[in-house]
Amino acid sequence: MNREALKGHLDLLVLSVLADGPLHGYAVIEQLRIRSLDVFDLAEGTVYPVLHRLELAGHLTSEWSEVAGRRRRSYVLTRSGSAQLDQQRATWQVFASSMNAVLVRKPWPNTP
Amino acid sequence: MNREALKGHLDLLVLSVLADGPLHGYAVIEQLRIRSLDVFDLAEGTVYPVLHRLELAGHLTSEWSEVAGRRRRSYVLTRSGSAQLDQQRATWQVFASSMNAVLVRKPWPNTP
DNA sequence: CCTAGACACTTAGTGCTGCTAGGCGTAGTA
DNA sequence: TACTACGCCTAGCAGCACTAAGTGTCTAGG
Repeated sequence: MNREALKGHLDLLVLSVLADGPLHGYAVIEQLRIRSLDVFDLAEGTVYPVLHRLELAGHLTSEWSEVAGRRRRSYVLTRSGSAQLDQQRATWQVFASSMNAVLVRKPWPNTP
Repeated sequence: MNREALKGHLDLLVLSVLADGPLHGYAVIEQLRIRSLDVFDLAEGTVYPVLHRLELAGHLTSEWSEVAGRRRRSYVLTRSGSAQLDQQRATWQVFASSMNAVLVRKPWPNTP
């Protein structure tokens, strides 16, 4: 996997897993790994700053809790975050289909 | 379109249009715009450095010519470039399908 | 008891890459 | 004459994912 491939798509991934219910950071990482079948195996230092950024932008809300002696910070999608998700989903689809359109192998022009 | 979305995928796009025949830089830009239905409307300063980098890596060969008083530099895919294209195609498919796998909306667990 | 590893969070700094912005030059057209 | 399309080039910028290092809890194994 290209080391730059995720650039510009990470927010979408994080918003997407949070759309199915609140999760704490570590669980977000886990979900991304599971759902992508180990393709997206992200470092904590990659994901946590994203969560902070999304919260700062108002797309997430966080809440501290303690489970089995370990403190957790759980994130919930806001209305704004949900809208952002919809928009980024659409953007992704445009991007992906454009990529595929370019990738289609065109035959050489038939010059008789 | 996200301004970072292309990161890590641009080489693939350029290699892909060149796989269908030699093109000069300006024509590469044009092809990308046409095939993507105006989604990829790249600046010259974006594409030319990519061509130079790919040539330096041995994936392309270039040749100068003059057409209607204007000098052109046409690029041809090398065998190495063709292999690179195949590999990057595969990488893209893994990436795209992983993205889509994460984007699938999972229903909330049914807790009665 | 002590160590290793999973769990859980944080953040300063780095590196890569696409993009901006500016430059050069020709040909056609209004 | 000036503007646009064609055609090329590159130094520097910006923004993002990632590295690396830190803190701390809990459990399992030797």
